Amino acid sequence: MTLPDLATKYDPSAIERAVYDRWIDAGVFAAAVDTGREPYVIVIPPPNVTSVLHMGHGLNNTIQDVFIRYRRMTGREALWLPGTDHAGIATQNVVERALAAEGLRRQDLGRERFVERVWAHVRETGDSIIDQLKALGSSCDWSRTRFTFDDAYSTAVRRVFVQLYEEGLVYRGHRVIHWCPRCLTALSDEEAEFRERDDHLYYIRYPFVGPKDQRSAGSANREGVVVATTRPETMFGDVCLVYHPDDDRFEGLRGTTVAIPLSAVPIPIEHSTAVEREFGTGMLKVTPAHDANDFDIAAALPGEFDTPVIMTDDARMADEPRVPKALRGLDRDDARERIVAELETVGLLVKVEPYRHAVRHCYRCHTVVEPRLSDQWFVKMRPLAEPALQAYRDGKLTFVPDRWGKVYEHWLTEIRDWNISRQLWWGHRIPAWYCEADECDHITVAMDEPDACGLCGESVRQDEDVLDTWFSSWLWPFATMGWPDETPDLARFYPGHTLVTGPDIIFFWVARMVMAGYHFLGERPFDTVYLNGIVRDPQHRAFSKSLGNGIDPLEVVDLYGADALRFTIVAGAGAGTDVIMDRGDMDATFAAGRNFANKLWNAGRLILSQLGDAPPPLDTLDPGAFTLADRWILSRCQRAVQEATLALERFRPNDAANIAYHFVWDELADWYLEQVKPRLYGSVDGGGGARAILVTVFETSLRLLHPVMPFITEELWGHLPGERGALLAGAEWPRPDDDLIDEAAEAEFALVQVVIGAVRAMRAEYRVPPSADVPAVVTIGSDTARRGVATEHDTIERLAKLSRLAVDEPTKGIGGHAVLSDGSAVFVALGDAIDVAQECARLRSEMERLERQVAGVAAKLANEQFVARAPKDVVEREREKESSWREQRETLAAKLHALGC
RNA sequence: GGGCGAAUAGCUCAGGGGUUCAGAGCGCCUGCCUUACAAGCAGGAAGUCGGGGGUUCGAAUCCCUCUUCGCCCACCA
Repeated sequence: MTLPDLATKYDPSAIERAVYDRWIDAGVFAAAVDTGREPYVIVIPPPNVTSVLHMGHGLNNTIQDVFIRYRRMTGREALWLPGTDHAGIATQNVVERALAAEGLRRQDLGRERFVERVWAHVRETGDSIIDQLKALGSSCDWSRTRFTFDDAYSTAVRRVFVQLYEEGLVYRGHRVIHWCPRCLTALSDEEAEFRERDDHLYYIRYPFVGPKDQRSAGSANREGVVVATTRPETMFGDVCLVYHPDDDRFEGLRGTTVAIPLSAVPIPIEHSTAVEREFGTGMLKVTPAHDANDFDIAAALPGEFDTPVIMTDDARMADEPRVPKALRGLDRDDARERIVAELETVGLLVKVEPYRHAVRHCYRCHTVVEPRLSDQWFVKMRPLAEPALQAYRDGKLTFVPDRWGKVYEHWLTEIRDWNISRQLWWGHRIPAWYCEADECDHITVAMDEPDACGLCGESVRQDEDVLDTWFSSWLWPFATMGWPDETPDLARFYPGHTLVTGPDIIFFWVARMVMAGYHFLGERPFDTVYLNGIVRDPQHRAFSKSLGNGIDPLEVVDLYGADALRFTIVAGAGAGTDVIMDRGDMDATFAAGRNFANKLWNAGRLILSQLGDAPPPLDTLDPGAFTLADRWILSRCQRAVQEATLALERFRPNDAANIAYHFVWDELADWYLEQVKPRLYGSVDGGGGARAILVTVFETSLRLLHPVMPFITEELWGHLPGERGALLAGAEWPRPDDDLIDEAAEAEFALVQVVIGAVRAMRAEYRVPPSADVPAVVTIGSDTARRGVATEHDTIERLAKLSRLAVDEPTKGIGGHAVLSDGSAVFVALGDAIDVAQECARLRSEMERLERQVAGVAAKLANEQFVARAPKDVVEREREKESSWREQRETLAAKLHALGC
């Protein structure tokens, strides 16, 4: 039998595409609605439709694929539902940048043409992310690919908006929201990220106006009161100053009037318990239109309050009477600079302190967010949050690792209403229509455009805004299955099972999907949330375009193969732990995966070359004819099956990968294959049994590795002899069975491994040429010894027998020893290849040293005072030393004896 | 301000309510192109498990504390 026609080096690029096509042609990824199998469902976190695959996708999707392939093999009707997200703000930004390169703004095109343009872009790029997922080996059911902007999906979005509106859970609110002056849209709390920033705290004097007798109180300066602020440019929007009612420093100042510096607008001083007395001067300026807290403070004041907006939507000083003429039109940063300079000039700037604080930034463009008073649509979250919270507390929803559950719980407990309207053009247009009649403020919310105002019959115009992208994403687990229609898919595949995603979108997406699932279908969308980590560079920085530290997963696929990438990712990533990859040393980063693929490939070549036509099935052979090594490898294989299965059930794909790796490499390749070679090559009997066992064990290995390394395992599977029929991707996962464990064989073989290890160590130590067969004496425990040949291949069985043989006369030779797990020692003496006299001398001097040590410690322990007074652990340690050294002395003595010194 | 996570061999990481636990991969050293694989084989060196304290017969592992990194949440402007 010759080696099959397989390259000596595994070349992934030669097979991956063909293998993937075989899966697609066979339809193994397609989930059926009409089988009796229990479903297992994962919905993909839909990547942005315009995105290019990055390593985060690689990590996330590989793990999903491992889970879905495993379940598919265990006989579940596995559905991995793929798709993409229209990603409102992100996609709009991409297209706007492209326009900018042409010197255009979206306003130049107008809404309709702009949206057309985005659609064109989406059509152009939409498939590329899908193709890239395929290159990773993702076993999605592509026939069910969805897009969050599909017509059917849009219907679901509108339906949800309308229903929530009718339930009073969607409402229109007038309040201070986060506004991105670059994207020109409102953002939700989650989209406005805190970032540390070095700023200044400006102490500004607001001079008194009015009768002089009001101008004294506490520590307030007669010239006015001093306020500390980080945002002097907002002061023209101030409506009052407030201090804490219990703050005696300002006693009596309430009701006094001060002037806003530079504009001389008079504002009153009021009380508010919201003031933190220790901060700044204890006096706070209240700018209700440009600070959410100030809005609340003002709202709590008696009477009506003004809410002057003094900035434009792109954060310039507004053309408003309150704003000094010279400042109007200035950008907020320039305005700040000018204002501070002016204040200095007029003597109202008391001092400036450096100040580091967290400022909200747009999560898309990282511009500092401007708090801004405006009208927006909100979702009332509290009622939605309750079932989602309860599900976690009742254990119906589990997080892996569990700590993220606490994060989820905390957010839901503190949840605030969700601003869902965005001032964008790309997205689901809000299905709300306003009456155009002046005196009518009726709002019609409906699935379809109404002909006229539902109240007065006048014509209507639709809300200009679109919905937050996440307002469509949160419906993903069921809108993708046809909801609100009662489709077969929905009936069969909802609720789903596992969600695999990053912890960064627990709030954005995970929690909201749970809320939507319970609210609209009365069921959780999944039972387990597996959080993968983040891919980082060796400095532990997240991969980013600007740092240029990222690794393109497709480049890795090209260089090392998808399986090598997948193995590296899976083996290197426990749940919630980050994966470190080094752009600067790709070889080192992916070596383990690449090397292992090659090892598996070559083990496959050897095995396949020996199988011939299908060997007889294992159960037709006489187990009595199995050798120790046979029984051992069968048992170890079953051990690997059990452990890998358990690991996958516990959502520990990294453990499963490593278990299979070590079984294949350390046990199957390093020991069993070496051991059976003489049988295979005919120098020893038993080749038939060996082949039957090889095929069984190898086939099982391929199954175990398939979820992690689908391409190479599928390819090798295809070369197995006999009619194995279907693809490995659709084959059965090995069944764990305790009865297949042979503990006696494992123990005995472990002994053999130790003995052989000792022989090899000595051969290396004494430079015995690999080609030389050297007579050896093996001594186990106090038993001894028999002549054997301490070389490879046929040694195992022989040594196994030796280990049970009776004493024979010691032979001259050189040796070493090893300690077995049961504590007994093994001596191995090699034959005449070495200078015995020299070795004897070395051993004797070692013996002398040991004698001295034993005598020393024995004397110490004979000292009663030491034993009585010294700390117990010290005494114990001395005792341990003594017995250890005595043991070593025994060992050495036996060795000397064996050598005949 | 609150919370979470991490610190183990040169690098990246497993382990973790007590025996078998000081491990893996990569790197390094020595010897081998042995007819599956040099992306390999055999052998080997290397860590007082971040510091300190505590509980215990016994702690990398449990408790306290400190230090250093990272992350999340948060209405002291």
